Amino acid sequence: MKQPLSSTEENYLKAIFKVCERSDKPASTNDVAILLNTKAASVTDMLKRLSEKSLINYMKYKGVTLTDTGKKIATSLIRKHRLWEVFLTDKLSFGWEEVHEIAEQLEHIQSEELTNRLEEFLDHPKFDPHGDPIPDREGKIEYRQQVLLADLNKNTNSVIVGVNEHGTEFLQYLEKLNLILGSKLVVLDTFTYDNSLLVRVNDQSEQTISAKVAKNIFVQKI
Amino acid sequence: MKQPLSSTEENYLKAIFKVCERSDKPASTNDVAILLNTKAASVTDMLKRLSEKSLINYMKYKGVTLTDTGKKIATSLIRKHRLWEVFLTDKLSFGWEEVHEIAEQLEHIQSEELTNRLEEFLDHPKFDPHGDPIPDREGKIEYRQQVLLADLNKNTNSVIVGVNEHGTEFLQYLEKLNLILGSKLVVLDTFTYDNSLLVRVNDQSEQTISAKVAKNIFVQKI
DNA sequence: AAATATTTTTAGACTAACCTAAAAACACGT
DNA sequence: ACGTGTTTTTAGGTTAGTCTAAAAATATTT
Repeated sequence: MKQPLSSTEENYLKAIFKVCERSDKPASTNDVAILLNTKAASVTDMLKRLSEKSLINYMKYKGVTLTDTGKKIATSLIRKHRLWEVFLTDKLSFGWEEVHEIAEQLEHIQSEELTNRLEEFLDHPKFDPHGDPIPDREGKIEYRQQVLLADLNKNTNSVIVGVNEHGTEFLQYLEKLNLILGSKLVVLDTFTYDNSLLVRVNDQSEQTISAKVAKNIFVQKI
Repeated sequence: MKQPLSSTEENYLKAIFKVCERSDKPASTNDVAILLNTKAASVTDMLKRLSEKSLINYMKYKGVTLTDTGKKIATSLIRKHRLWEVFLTDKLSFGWEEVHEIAEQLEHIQSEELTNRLEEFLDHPKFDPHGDPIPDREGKIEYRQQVLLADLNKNTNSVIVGVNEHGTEFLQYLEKLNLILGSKLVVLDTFTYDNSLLVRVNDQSEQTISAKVAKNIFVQKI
């Protein structure tokens, strides 16, 4: 009865989890469709099947949330994804902009034992290469306290701890700007004209950062 | 035009490769069906599709062989499979009887770059944990010269270099018998009654080995 | 509260991968 | 070379996952 899920089913669970992650509100059919780059009709179809398997709570027109079982599976996928990302960067020296796509495939490998041994091999990392927390074996996620760079007050010392977007282009761009995890940042000035920021990076260079970029960088005050 | 193959298609190519590997004769529909644990009708179905994609040479009732493209893909799969097996045993300390199943999934991960970096990380291994040779980037396989233990002459010194079966039960059993890769073997006597052998292992213990087991162990004379 | 716009679901169709049962092709012993 | 038995293919059906177009439900605007 407990036959493993297809990659597709797993991706739906992950998508629903992501939509619900912070908001607590149920995910709408459209939210899921957009995230999975598919059509609403296909989503409705799948929601029926997942509901049948008691992985989601679904009521027509009312949106969808994960059941405990569904949540367990979703966090396990995220756990695997992030652990593999650490493996790819730390052991195989991939760049942080290259790992997402490969981890997207690796997360579907079925073997609890493999995941746990991988975690051990990597020395129980707490965060992935983008600064996202890695769920533990029970699926618990320790969310770090963090703010968007765009919301940081002037003259507050901070460090980059994460990003809000995982696209290759964005991450490559960040690297070129010397904005990587651990970089020290202080906002020196803000320009209301286009909401760009003047920042000092690592106590050295000063540079301006566009509003769009600032909205995709997480920092922690120090 | 060059969209990636499905796992299923890949598995068919691998199966055809395995059937043809030594014999040179084309693989029959049934051979493939048995190896993939499926029905002949399903195989015929798939053969048509793979032929359409120029991955196999197929003529009704005449059997099937791989085209150069098909061969390239098949060996790449085997390469990935065996490299992952090395990773699992050497880095994550899995037993040789546990790795096949997991590698069966990992071999479908698409990324040339990943495969090559993995190979590097593992220090360019030449053989997998069962003693099978790992194809190089071009798909070339260096077959080692080896004979079945069952065919070894009496009083010839030899070492175990491979196995002819990868099932969990068999490999666990071998380990219990202290018959692992590198074990030194001499056949002291053969019993025509049931074709079992009396062997000395590692210059120490003497034990008998059934014909069935002897047919699944590869040794090299020394 | 009615009219309009948006979202969601249904209906119906497609493809890949499988199956069973029946027909066709082949292989072989006499 | 002829009938018999095996192998292979065809025919037709199933399921998962997708789609488009149309219908139904919900949301918004006036």
